[in-house]
Amino acid sequence: MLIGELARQTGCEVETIRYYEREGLLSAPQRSASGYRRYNAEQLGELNFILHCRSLGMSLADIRQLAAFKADSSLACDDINQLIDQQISKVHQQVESLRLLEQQLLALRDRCHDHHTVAECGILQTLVEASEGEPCVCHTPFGQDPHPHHPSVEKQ
Amino acid sequence: MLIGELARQTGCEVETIRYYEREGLLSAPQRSASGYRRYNAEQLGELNFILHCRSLGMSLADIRQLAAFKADSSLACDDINQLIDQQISKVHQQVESLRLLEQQLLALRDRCHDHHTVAECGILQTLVEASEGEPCVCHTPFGQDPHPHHPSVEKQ
DNA sequence: GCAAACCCTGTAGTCGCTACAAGGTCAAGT
DNA sequence: ACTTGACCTTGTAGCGACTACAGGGTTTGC
Repeated sequence: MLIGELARQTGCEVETIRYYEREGLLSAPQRSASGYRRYNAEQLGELNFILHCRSLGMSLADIRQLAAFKADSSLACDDINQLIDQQISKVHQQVESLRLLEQQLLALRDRCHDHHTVAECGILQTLVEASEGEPCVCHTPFGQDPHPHHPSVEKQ
Repeated sequence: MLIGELARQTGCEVETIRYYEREGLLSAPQRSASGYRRYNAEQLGELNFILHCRSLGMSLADIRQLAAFKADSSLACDDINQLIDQQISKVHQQVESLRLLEQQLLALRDRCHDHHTVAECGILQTLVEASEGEPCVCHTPFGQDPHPHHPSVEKQ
Protein backbone atom coordinates (compact mmCIF):
# COMPACT_ATOMS: atom_id res chain seq x y z
CA MET A 1 0.00 0.00 0.00
CA LEU A 2 1.43 3.37 -1.00
CA ILE A 3 1.12 6.47 1.15
CA GLY A 4 -1.82 7.86 -0.83
CA GLU A 5 -3.81 4.68 -0.27
CA LEU A 6 -3.03 4.75 3.46
CA ALA A 7 -4.17 8.36 3.52
CA ARG A 8 -7.43 7.38 1.82
CA GLN A 9 -8.08 4.49 4.19
CA THR A 10 -7.46 6.53 7.34
CA GLY A 11 -8.69 9.94 6.27
CA CYS A 12 -5.30 11.35 7.24
CA GLU A 13 -3.42 13.64 4.88
CA VAL A 14 -0.32 12.35 3.14
CA GLU A 15 1.82 15.13 4.56
CA THR A 16 0.61 14.41 8.06
CA ILE A 17 1.60 10.74 7.70
CA ARG A 18 5.10 11.74 6.66
CA TYR A 19 5.16 14.18 9.56
CA TYR A 20 4.24 11.44 12.05
CA GLU A 21 7.04 9.31 10.64
CA ARG A 22 9.53 12.18 10.99
CA GLU A 23 8.36 12.65 14.59
CA GLY A 24 8.94 8.99 15.36
CA LEU A 25 5.28 8.18 16.02
CA LEU A 26 4.82 5.98 13.01
CA SER A 27 7.48 3.35 12.30
CA ALA A 28 9.41 3.86 9.07
CA PRO A 29 7.90 1.68 6.35
CA GLN A 30 9.71 -0.42 3.77
CA ARG A 31 10.65 1.29 0.56
CA SER A 32 10.24 0.24 -3.05
CA ALA A 33 13.22 0.29 -5.40
CA SER A 34 12.36 3.84 -6.37
CA GLY A 35 12.06 4.96 -2.75
CA TYR A 36 8.26 4.90 -2.41
CA ARG A 37 6.94 4.08 1.06
CA ARG A 38 5.15 0.70 1.23
CA TYR A 39 2.79 0.21 4.15
CA ASN A 40 1.24 -2.95 5.57
CA ALA A 41 -1.72 -3.71 7.83
CA GLU A 42 0.35 -3.25 10.97
CA GLN A 43 1.18 0.34 10.11
CA LEU A 44 -2.42 0.99 9.19
CA GLY A 45 -3.24 -0.05 12.76
CA GLU A 46 -0.51 2.15 14.18
CA LEU A 47 -1.80 5.16 12.29
CA ASN A 48 -5.40 4.52 13.30
CA PHE A 49 -4.28 4.32 16.92
CA ILE A 50 -2.53 7.66 16.61
CA LEU A 51 -5.53 9.27 14.95
CA HIS A 52 -7.89 7.90 17.55
CA CYS A 53 -5.78 9.25 20.40
CA ARG A 54 -5.51 12.61 18.61
CA SER A 55 -9.29 12.70 18.33
CA LEU A 56 -9.34 12.32 22.13
CA GLY A 57 -7.27 15.49 22.34
CA MET A 58 -3.99 13.87 23.29
CA SER A 59 -0.72 15.52 22.35
CA LEU A 60 1.78 13.74 20.16
CA ALA A 61 4.05 13.46 23.22
CA ASP A 62 1.27 11.67 25.12
CA ILE A 63 0.72 9.32 22.21
CA ARG A 64 4.42 8.59 22.00
CA GLN A 65 4.25 7.63 25.68
CA LEU A 66 1.22 5.43 25.21
CA ALA A 67 2.91 3.68 22.31
CA ALA A 68 5.92 3.00 24.50
CA PHE A 69 3.63 1.50 27.16
CA LYS A 70 2.00 -0.65 24.50
CA ALA A 71 5.41 -1.92 23.45
CA ASP A 72 6.49 -2.98 26.96
CA SER A 73 3.38 -4.62 28.34
CA SER A 74 5.05 -5.81 31.54
CA LEU A 75 5.06 -2.31 33.00
CA ALA A 76 2.53 -1.14 35.54
CA CYS A 77 -0.42 0.62 34.02
CA ASP A 78 -0.51 3.38 36.63
CA ASP A 79 1.20 5.66 34.17
CA ILE A 80 -1.55 5.13 31.66
CA ASN A 81 -4.17 5.93 34.27
CA GLN A 82 -2.30 9.06 35.19
CA LEU A 83 -2.04 10.15 31.59
CA ILE A 84 -5.78 9.73 31.07
CA ASP A 85 -6.57 11.47 34.35
CA GLN A 86 -4.43 14.43 33.34
CA GLN A 87 -6.21 14.51 30.01
CA ILE A 88 -9.59 14.49 31.76
CA SER A 89 -8.72 17.33 34.10
CA LYS A 90 -7.25 19.33 31.23
CA VAL A 91 -10.41 18.91 29.19
CA HIS A 92 -12.59 19.64 32.18
CA GLN A 93 -10.81 22.92 32.84
CA GLN A 94 -11.19 23.85 29.20
CA VAL A 95 -14.91 23.15 29.26
CA GLU A 96 -15.37 25.26 32.38
CA SER A 97 -13.43 28.26 31.11
CA LEU A 98 -15.15 28.09 27.74
CA ARG A 99 -18.58 28.01 29.32
CA LEU A 100 -17.72 31.14 31.29
CA LEU A 101 -16.46 32.71 28.10
CA GLU A 102 -19.66 31.82 26.29
CA GLN A 103 -21.72 33.55 28.98
CA GLN A 104 -19.63 36.69 28.69
CA LEU A 105 -19.95 36.74 24.93
CA LEU A 106 -23.71 36.24 25.10
CA ALA A 107 -23.97 39.11 27.58
CA LEU A 108 -21.87 41.20 25.24
CA ARG A 109 -24.15 40.32 22.32
CA ASP A 110 -27.12 41.63 24.30
CA ARG A 111 -25.57 45.07 24.46
CA CYS A 112 -26.30 45.78 20.82
CA HIS A 113 -29.91 46.01 19.61
CA ASP A 114 -29.85 46.95 15.95
CA HIS A 115 -28.29 50.34 16.25
CA HIS A 116 -27.04 51.92 13.12
CA THR A 117 -23.53 53.21 13.59
CA VAL A 118 -20.46 52.05 15.39
CA ALA A 119 -20.65 55.19 17.53
CA GLU A 120 -23.84 53.85 19.12
CA CYS A 121 -22.74 50.22 19.27
CA GLY A 122 -23.22 48.83 22.74
CA ILE A 123 -20.81 45.98 22.13
CA LEU A 124 -17.88 48.20 21.36
CA GLN A 125 -18.73 50.52 24.24
CA THR A 126 -18.94 47.60 26.61
CA LEU A 127 -15.62 46.23 25.40
CA VAL A 128 -13.90 49.55 25.89
CA GLU A 129 -15.43 50.15 29.30
CA ALA A 130 -14.63 46.65 30.49
CA SER A 131 -11.04 47.04 29.42
CA GLU A 132 -10.83 50.32 31.30
CA GLY A 133 -12.50 48.99 34.41
CA GLU A 134 -10.41 45.94 35.09
CA PRO A 135 -6.85 45.75 33.85
CA CYS A 136 -6.92 41.99 33.50
CA VAL A 137 -9.61 39.36 34.06
CA CYS A 138 -8.09 36.22 32.72
CA HIS A 139 -9.92 32.98 32.22
CA THR A 140 -7.94 31.10 29.63
CA PRO A 141 -10.08 31.28 26.52
CA PHE A 142 -9.37 28.22 24.39
CA GLY A 143 -7.34 26.03 26.64
CA GLN A 144 -5.08 26.24 23.63
CA ASP A 145 -2.75 28.98 24.82
CA PRO A 146 -3.64 29.90 28.38
CA HIS A 147 -2.92 33.53 27.79
CA PRO A 148 0.21 33.70 29.85
CA HIS A 149 0.07 37.24 31.12
CA HIS A 150 -1.69 35.98 34.20
CA PRO A 151 0.30 33.63 36.42
CA SER A 152 -2.70 31.95 38.09
CA VAL A 153 -3.28 29.84 35.00
CA GLU A 154 -0.35 27.69 34.10
CA LYS A 155 0.51 26.00 30.83
CA GLN A 156 0.05 22.25 30.69
CA MET B 1 6.15 55.34 31.17
CA LEU B 2 8.69 52.78 29.95
CA ILE B 3 7.74 49.38 28.57
CA GLY B 4 8.46 47.58 31.83
CA GLU B 5 6.09 49.86 33.73
CA LEU B 6 3.37 49.33 31.11
CA ALA B 7 3.93 45.60 31.44
CA ARG B 8 3.54 45.83 35.22
CA GLN B 9 0.36 47.89 34.99
CA THR B 10 -1.33 45.60 32.49
CA GLY B 11 0.05 42.24 33.53
CA CYS B 12 1.24 41.75 29.94
CA GLU B 13 4.79 40.62 29.25
CA VAL B 14 7.26 43.09 27.76
CA GLU B 15 7.94 40.86 24.80
CA THR B 16 4.24 40.50 24.10
CA ILE B 17 3.84 44.30 24.04
CA ARG B 18 6.62 44.60 21.49
CA TYR B 19 5.00 41.77 19.54
CA TYR B 20 1.66 43.62 19.44
CA GLU B 21 3.43 46.71 18.17
CA ARG B 22 5.19 44.70 15.45
CA GLU B 23 1.83 43.22 14.47
CA GLY B 24 0.30 46.68 14.19
CA LEU B 25 -2.19 46.21 17.03
CA LEU B 26 -0.58 48.72 19.32
CA SER B 27 0.40 52.11 17.91
CA ALA B 28 4.13 52.83 17.92
CA PRO B 29 5.01 54.94 20.97
CA GLN B 30 7.33 57.92 21.15
CA ARG B 31 10.99 57.21 21.78
CA SER B 32 13.46 58.74 24.17
CA ALA B 33 16.81 60.03 22.90
CA SER B 34 18.34 56.63 23.56
CA GLY B 35 15.53 54.80 21.74
CA TYR B 36 13.49 53.68 24.73
CA ARG B 37 9.74 53.38 24.15
CA ARG B 38 7.71 55.97 26.12
CA TYR B 39 4.03 55.18 26.64
CA ASN B 40 1.14 57.41 27.71
CA ALA B 41 -2.34 56.80 29.10
CA GLU B 42 -3.85 56.40 25.64
CA GLN B 43 -1.64 53.46 24.83
CA LEU B 44 -2.32 51.95 28.21
CA GLY B 45 -5.99 51.99 27.20
CA GLU B 46 -5.20 50.48 23.81
CA LEU B 47 -3.29 47.63 25.38
CA ASN B 48 -5.98 46.95 27.97
CA PHE B 49 -8.53 46.80 25.16
CA ILE B 50 -6.42 44.24 23.31
CA LEU B 51 -5.89 42.15 26.43
CA HIS B 52 -9.58 42.23 27.27
CA CYS B 53 -10.53 41.06 23.79
CA ARG B 54 -7.88 38.33 23.95
CA SER B 55 -9.36 37.18 27.24
CA LEU B 56 -12.66 36.79 25.34
CA GLY B 57 -10.87 34.40 22.99
CA MET B 58 -10.66 36.71 20.00
CA SER B 59 -7.86 36.32 17.50
CA LEU B 60 -5.44 39.15 16.85
CA ALA B 61 -7.01 39.50 13.40
CA ASP B 62 -10.44 39.99 15.01
CA ILE B 63 -9.03 42.58 17.38
CA ARG B 64 -7.37 44.42 14.52
CA GLN B 65 -10.82 44.56 12.89
CA LEU B 66 -12.51 45.81 16.05
CA ALA B 67 -9.87 48.50 16.43
CA ALA B 68 -10.51 49.62 12.86
CA PHE B 69 -14.26 49.84 13.63
CA LYS B 70 -13.49 51.87 16.74
CA ALA B 71 -11.43 54.27 14.65
CA ASP B 72 -14.16 54.92 12.08
CA SER B 73 -17.27 55.26 14.21
CA SER B 74 -19.52 56.29 11.33
CA LEU B 75 -19.62 52.73 9.99
CA ALA B 76 -22.54 50.40 10.56
CA CYS B 77 -22.08 48.16 13.54
CA ASP B 78 -23.43 45.07 11.77
CA ASP B 79 -19.87 43.94 11.27
CA ILE B 80 -19.22 44.06 14.98
CA ASN B 81 -22.34 42.04 15.65
CA GLN B 82 -21.25 39.52 13.09
CA LEU B 83 -17.81 39.25 14.61
CA ILE B 84 -19.24 38.62 18.06
CA ASP B 85 -21.78 36.14 16.71
CA GLN B 86 -19.03 34.22 14.97
CA GLN B 87 -17.06 34.22 18.19
CA ILE B 88 -20.08 32.91 20.09
CA SER B 89 -20.74 30.09 17.66
CA LYS B 90 -17.06 29.17 17.62
CA VAL B 91 -16.95 28.99 21.39
CA HIS B 92 -20.23 27.12 21.52
CA GLN B 93 -18.94 24.47 19.13
CA GLN B 94 -15.81 24.13 21.20
CA VAL B 95 -17.79 23.65 24.38
CA GLU B 96 -19.96 20.99 22.77
CA SER B 97 -17.10 18.99 21.31
CA LEU B 98 -15.12 19.22 24.54
CA ARG B 99 -18.07 17.96 26.56
CA LEU B 100 -18.37 14.97 24.25
CA LEU B 101 -14.65 14.43 24.59
CA GLU B 102 -14.88 14.57 28.36
CA GLN B 103 -17.56 11.87 28.35
CA GLN B 104 -15.40 9.64 26.19
CA LEU B 105 -12.39 10.12 28.42
CA LEU B 106 -14.42 9.37 31.55
CA ALA B 107 -15.75 6.20 29.93
CA LEU B 108 -12.20 5.29 29.04
CA ARG B 109 -11.07 5.87 32.62
CA ASP B 110 -13.70 3.40 33.80
CA ARG B 111 -12.08 0.62 31.78
CA CYS B 112 -9.17 0.33 34.16
CA HIS B 113 -9.73 -0.80 37.75
CA ASP B 114 -6.35 -1.07 39.43
CA HIS B 115 -4.86 -3.78 37.31
CA HIS B 116 -1.20 -4.39 37.65
CA THR B 117 0.41 -4.56 34.24
CA VAL B 118 -0.05 -2.80 30.98
CA ALA B 119 -0.97 -6.12 29.43
CA GLU B 120 -4.17 -6.14 31.46
CA CYS B 121 -4.89 -2.44 31.16
CA GLY B 122 -8.43 -1.85 30.00
CA ILE B 123 -7.66 1.66 28.83
CA LEU B 124 -4.99 0.63 26.42
CA GLN B 125 -7.09 -2.27 25.15
CA THR B 126 -10.06 0.01 24.62
CA LEU B 127 -7.92 2.54 22.78
CA VAL B 128 -6.51 -0.11 20.47
CA GLU B 129 -9.90 -1.70 19.83
CA ALA B 130 -11.56 1.64 19.20
CA SER B 131 -8.88 2.60 16.73
CA GLU B 132 -9.38 -0.73 14.96
CA GLY B 133 -13.13 -0.54 14.98
CA GLU B 134 -13.67 2.83 13.41
CA PRO B 135 -11.07 4.29 11.10
CA CYS B 136 -11.97 7.83 12.03
CA VAL B 137 -14.48 9.34 14.44
CA CYS B 138 -13.58 12.95 14.51
CA HIS B 139 -15.06 15.47 16.82
CA THR B 140 -12.57 18.28 16.87
CA PRO B 141 -11.00 18.08 20.30
CA PHE B 142 -9.87 21.53 21.31
CA GLY B 143 -11.48 23.73 18.73
CA GLN B 144 -7.90 24.80 18.44
CA ASP B 145 -6.95 22.75 15.39
CA PRO B 146 -10.03 21.03 14.07
CA HIS B 147 -8.04 17.96 13.20
CA PRO B 148 -8.27 18.37 9.49
CA HIS B 149 -8.38 14.78 8.34
CA HIS B 150 -12.14 14.92 8.49
CA PRO B 151 -13.84 17.33 6.10
CA SER B 152 -17.11 17.67 8.04
CA VAL B 153 -15.45 20.04 10.48
CA GLU B 154 -14.07 23.10 8.83
CA LYS B 155 -11.50 25.57 10.06
CA GLN B 156 -12.73 29.02 10.94
C1' DG C 1 5.91 9.14 -26.33
C1' DC C 2 3.38 11.78 -23.43
C1' DA C 3 0.21 13.45 -19.88
C1' DA C 4 -1.77 12.79 -15.48
C1' DA C 5 -1.47 11.12 -11.22
C1' DC C 6 1.23 9.72 -8.09
C1' DC C 7 5.68 9.77 -5.18
C1' DC C 8 10.11 12.00 -3.03
C1' DT C 9 12.86 15.62 -0.05
C1' DG C 10 13.34 19.94 1.92
C1' DT C 11 11.97 24.26 3.47
C1' DA C 12 8.95 27.86 4.99
C1' DG C 13 4.53 29.30 6.70
C1' DT C 14 0.58 29.28 10.29
C1' DC C 15 -0.85 31.45 15.41
C1' DG C 16 0.35 33.87 19.55
C1' DC C 17 3.49 34.23 21.78
C1' DT C 18 8.28 32.92 24.45
C1' DA C 19 13.15 32.79 24.97
C1' DC C 20 17.19 33.72 24.01
C1' DA C 21 21.79 36.35 22.30
C1' DA C 22 24.38 40.34 22.06
C1' DG C 23 24.54 44.60 22.94
C1' DG C 24 23.25 49.77 24.79
C1' DT C 25 21.57 52.89 28.85
C1' DC C 26 20.76 54.54 33.31
C1' DA C 27 20.65 55.25 38.36
C1' DA C 28 22.57 54.07 42.68
C1' DG C 29 26.27 52.84 45.53
C1' DT C 30 31.34 52.56 46.61
C1' DA D 1 35.39 57.38 38.44
C1' DC D 2 33.92 52.89 38.38
C1' DT D 3 31.06 49.12 38.88
C1' DT D 4 26.95 46.66 39.52
C1' DG D 5 22.49 45.54 38.33
C1' DA D 6 18.30 46.52 36.42
C1' DC D 7 16.51 48.07 32.73
C1' DC D 8 16.14 48.83 27.55
C1' DT D 9 17.15 47.73 22.28
C1' DT D 10 17.06 44.61 17.91
C1' DG D 11 16.99 40.28 15.78
C1' DT D 12 16.29 35.54 15.41
C1' DA D 13 14.74 30.95 16.59
C1' DG D 14 11.59 27.97 19.02
C1' DC D 15 6.93 25.83 20.47
C1' DG D 16 2.85 22.23 18.54
C1' DA D 17 0.71 20.07 14.97
C1' DC D 18 0.44 20.48 11.07
C1' DT D 19 0.00 22.77 5.94
C1' DA D 20 1.72 24.29 1.66
C1' DC D 21 4.64 24.81 -1.43
C1' DA D 22 8.93 24.15 -4.83
C1' DG D 23 11.41 21.30 -7.60
C1' DG D 24 12.17 17.16 -8.81
C1' DG D 25 11.46 11.66 -9.93
C1' DT D 26 8.19 7.48 -11.14
C1' DT D 27 4.43 4.91 -12.76
C1' DT D 28 0.40 4.03 -15.38
C1' DG D 29 -2.59 4.18 -19.14
C1' DC D 30 -3.62 5.70 -23.70
